[in-house]
Amino acid sequence: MYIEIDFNSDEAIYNQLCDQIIMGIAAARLNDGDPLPSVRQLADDIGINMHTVNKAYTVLRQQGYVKVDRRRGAVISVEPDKANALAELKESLRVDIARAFCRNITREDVHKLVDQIFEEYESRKM
Amino acid sequence: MYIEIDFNSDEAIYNQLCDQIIMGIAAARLNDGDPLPSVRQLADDIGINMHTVNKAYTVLRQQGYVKVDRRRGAVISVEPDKANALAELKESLRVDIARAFCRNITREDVHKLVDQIFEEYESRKM
DNA sequence: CGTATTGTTATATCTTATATATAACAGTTT
DNA sequence: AAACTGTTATATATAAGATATAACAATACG
Repeated sequence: MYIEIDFNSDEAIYNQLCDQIIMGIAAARLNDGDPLPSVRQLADDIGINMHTVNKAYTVLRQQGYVKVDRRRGAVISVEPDKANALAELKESLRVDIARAFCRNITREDVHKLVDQIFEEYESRKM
Repeated sequence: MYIEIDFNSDEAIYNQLCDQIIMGIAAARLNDGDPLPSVRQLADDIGINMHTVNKAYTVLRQQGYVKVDRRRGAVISVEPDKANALAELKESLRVDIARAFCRNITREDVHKLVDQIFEEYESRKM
């Protein structure tokens, strides 16, 4: 688990953790069935509190990225919920693209960025 | 000024305000040189505190969407900072697309969304 | 069986962020 | 002169985030 936390960020630690794990799944560094470190171990590795990791795992479970097996601990398990995910993505893109649009970033610029990021995830070189 | 605030959202009110004003600029409902309502007036209209509006205006100024003229108050004034905006957009897209990618949303799906949103802003029908 | 580890829950505490409330100030505008 | 502008200062209340300690039931392992 390569996790990088920016302690000076305005993003909550547990949120950064969620993001990194989700990007890890997208980049196929984490695959369905893979176990996550125990909350205590990951907390120790990063140097944060156990409950902060636990909160991240809880959110990931609620959002359908992780299931908890009593025997194996937290395990990657992505629930495909494409319709809902599309709606959420659109809401997020509305704001991001508004900011970009104000700065004269073009539709083609955004398409290029999207392609770049998809290639990063598809080539699994994160 | 048509501002909609969701008081049950986990997004801070001042942040929702910033987002809505930025989307208003993108949709050309607000144009360079247009004055924003006074902090007291907008606060009254929405039913929130003056300082919450003031914080939003301060953030918008720091991010280069607004300038303050002693004579005219807060005025829309977008600083084009394309390079920086591109970098920020990419960081934001990385997380959004990771979530989408996990849910089997394709590159083409994202391109369609991007086009839809650009058309919304370009047609100025927000 | 006994020990260690798992996720989970429960308190408690501390810091920071958010929002509100009053008040005041200097500079415009009318 | 009166009304308005953004801004600043101070104070307060609530919520969010992070940490600390402790305990519990279930599982894994020797």
